Amino acid sequence: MAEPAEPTETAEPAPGTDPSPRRGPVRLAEVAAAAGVSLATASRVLNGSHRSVGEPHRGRVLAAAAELGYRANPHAQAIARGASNIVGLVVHDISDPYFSAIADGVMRQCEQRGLVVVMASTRRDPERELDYVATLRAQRARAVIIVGSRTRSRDLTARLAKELAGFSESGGRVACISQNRLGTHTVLVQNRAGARELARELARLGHRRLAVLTGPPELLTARDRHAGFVEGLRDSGLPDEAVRAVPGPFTRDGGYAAATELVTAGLDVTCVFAVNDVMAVGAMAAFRDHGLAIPQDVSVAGFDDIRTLRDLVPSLTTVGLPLEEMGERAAALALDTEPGERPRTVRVRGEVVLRDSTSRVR
Amino acid sequence: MAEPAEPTETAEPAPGTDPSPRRGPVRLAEVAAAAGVSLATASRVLNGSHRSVGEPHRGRVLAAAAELGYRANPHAQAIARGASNIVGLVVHDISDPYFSAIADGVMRQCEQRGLVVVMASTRRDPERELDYVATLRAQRARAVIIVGSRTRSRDLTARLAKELAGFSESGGRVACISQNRLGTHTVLVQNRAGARELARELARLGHRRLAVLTGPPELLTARDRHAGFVEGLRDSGLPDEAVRAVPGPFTRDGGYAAATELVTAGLDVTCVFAVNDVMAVGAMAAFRDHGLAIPQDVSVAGFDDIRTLRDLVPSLTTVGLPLEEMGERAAALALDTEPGERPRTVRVRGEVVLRDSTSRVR
DNA sequence: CTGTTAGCGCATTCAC
DNA sequence: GTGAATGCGCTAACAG
Repeated sequence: MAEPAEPTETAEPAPGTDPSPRRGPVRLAEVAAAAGVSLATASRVLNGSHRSVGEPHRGRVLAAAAELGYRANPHAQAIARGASNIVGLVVHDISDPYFSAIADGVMRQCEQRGLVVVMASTRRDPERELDYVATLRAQRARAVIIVGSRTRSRDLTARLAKELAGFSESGGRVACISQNRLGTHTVLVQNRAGARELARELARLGHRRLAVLTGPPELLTARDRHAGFVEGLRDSGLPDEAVRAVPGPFTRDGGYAAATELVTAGLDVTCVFAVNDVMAVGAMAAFRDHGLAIPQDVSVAGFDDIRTLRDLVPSLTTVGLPLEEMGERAAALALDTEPGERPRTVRVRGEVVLRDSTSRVR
Repeated sequence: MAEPAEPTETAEPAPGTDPSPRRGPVRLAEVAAAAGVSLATASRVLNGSHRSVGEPHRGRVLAAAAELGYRANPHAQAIARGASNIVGLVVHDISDPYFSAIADGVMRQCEQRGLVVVMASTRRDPERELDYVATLRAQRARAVIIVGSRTRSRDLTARLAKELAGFSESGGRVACISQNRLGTHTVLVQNRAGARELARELARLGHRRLAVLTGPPELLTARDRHAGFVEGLRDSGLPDEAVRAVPGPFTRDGGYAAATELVTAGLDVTCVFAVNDVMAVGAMAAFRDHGLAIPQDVSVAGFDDIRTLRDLVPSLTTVGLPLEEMGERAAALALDTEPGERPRTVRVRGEVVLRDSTSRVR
C-alpha cells in the first residue's frame, strides 16, 4: 500500500492549531497572521509583481500560504486593481468545429499567461454577440476576442464597434478573427485570395460550369469567398455566367438544402464550391442521396479544412486554414499589445488542398 | 424624441451635466446621484432581489441607470455577496466534438440563467484538471461542471474528489458527466449497457471474431465500453477468445494506429469496435489505407454518434448519446440543487444505431 | 524593506 | 420605505 494513511476521505479539520474554523477559502489576512507579518507584506510576496520582501519574511509567508492552501480571491484582486484576469471569447457556435478549433488555440495561449477564459456562444445571433461584449465589458475583462464573420449590416457593425471602442478606451484589449471592420487588432483571413486560388485550380481541372453554395448573403466571410471564387474563374477566362449561386445557412443542413435545390433545378454544373467545409459535407450528402457520385458526377470543394472532416471519403478538396494558430495569434495580438496601440492586422492565407472530391473534367 | 441626436460616433461625454468625465464604466454611486437617491436604494432596485422601493424612486433609478448605461460590476458583487455568477466548465479537449457538443448544452443552460461560463480545456491531463478546479474554487464559482471520463488512478480521483468536496462545502455546486466516482451530482452515461447492446446487434449480424480498439486502459469510459462489449458478446454465446483488444489513445490518430496494428498483425476479425466515434474514423482511414473495404472486408462501429460525423461514407454504426442534452442536464443538476443535497445521478442511455459501416457476415 | 491606511464597487445590516 | 454606515478580500499609496 503506497499511500498509507491517505488523510481520511472527509475534509481537513486541521489538527488542533486552528482557532476559528472559518468556512470557505482562507484569506490573505489569515496567511499574514500565520506568518506573523502584515497584510501588505503577505500581499507583496504572494501577488505583488515587484519583489521587495526580505528573506526572513518571504519564506514564512510562502510557507504559511502553502500550508493553509491559500488562493487569492480574483474578484477582490480585480476590484482592487481595477482589472481582472479574464479574457472573453465570443464565438458564433461552439459546437461548430471551426470555432472549437480556434477556441482551443485561444485557450492555450491564455492558459500560458494564467488568464481565465469566459466563453460565450452566440448561436449566430448578432444581438447576442453585442450583449455578450457588454457583459464582458462589465466584467472588466482584460481582453475580448471576437471570432466569426461580420455581417453587412452597417448598424450592427457600428454598434459592436462602438461597444468595443468603449471597452478599449477603458483599458480593455480587443482582437477579432475574420474581417477587420471593427477597428481593432485582427487576424484577417484572406478568404478572397484563398477562394480565388481554389477557383483557378478548379478551372485548371477543366470545370467550365460551376455553382457556389454561398451561405448567408449577409455574412462577409461567405460573400468574400464567393466573390474570390468568381474572380478566380474570371482569371481563368470563364464568363460570369459560368457560375451559379445558391444561398443558404452556413451549416451542414444549409449545404444539404442548397445542394438539393441545385439538383432539383436540374444540375447543370460539374463542380460545386460550398463556402465552408461543413456546408460541403451537407452538399455531398445531398448529392449522394440523389444518386450522384462524387467526383464522377459532380466535384465538390469546401473551405477551412476542418480536422474532423479530413477522413471523409472521398476526401474533401478545400482551402486549409491554421485554425488553432489563428486563435493563438488573436490572443497574443490582444494580450501583447499596448492598450492604446494602433490596430494591427495579421493576415492569414488559406492554402488550397486538392483532394479526391474534385476531379478533372473529361 | 425617440433617441434624437444619437450621440456622436465617438465616446459619450454627456452634454453638459457631467462634472467629472470619469473614465471607465459608470458606478452604482453615479446612478444613485443622478437619480437623487441613496446608494442603498439604487442597489435595491437594480440588484437586490426583494423589491421594496417606492414608486417615486424606483422609476428614477431605472431611468438613470438606463441613461448612463449602468452595468453592475460583477466582481464587486461577488466580493460583497460572497458568491459569483460564474460557472466553471472543465472538459478534456474542447476541439473534440464530443466535448464541444456538451459544452454547447451547458452554455445554453447557463445563458438562460444569466450565468457566465469559464471554460477550461485540460487537454487530457488530469493534473491540469485538478488545477483548474482549484482555480475555479478560488474564483468562488457558483458551480463547476466536470466533463470527461475519470481514470483508474485512485490517487488522482481522490485528490479531485477532495478538492470538489472542499469547493462544495463552501457552497459551490458540482456536477460531473461520465462516471459518478466523485461523490457529486452526475449525469451517468450508461456506457456498459450501450456497448453491450451494440455487441449483441453485431453478433446478430453474424460476427464471430471481433476486435475492440479499447482506448487508454486507464480511462473508465473506455474500459466500461470495452467491458460492456465483451459482455454483450457473451450474452450472444461467444467465447471470450472471440474478441481481441488493442489499446491506444482516445483520438483519431489513436484509432488509426490501433487499426494499423491490427492489420499488420494479420487481420483475423470481421468486425472492429472502436470505443468512440473519433477513433472509429481513424480506424476506417487505416483500413482504407490498407486496401480494406468497409464493411465488405471489415465492419466498423463506434460510440457517441458525433453529429459532425453523421455524413461519413459508409455511415458509421454507433451508440448515440444526447450530448447537448447531457450538458444541459448537468448544468441544471448543479444549479437547481440545494447546496447540501445528497448527490443525484441522472442516467443516460445510449441508443444503438445500425448503419452502413457494419454488415451481415456471409 | 515593512506596516498603516485608504479605497475598489457593491450588498446589507442597522437606525430613522 | 429609505439612508448611513460597515464590511467583503485585496492592492496601492503613504509613512516609518
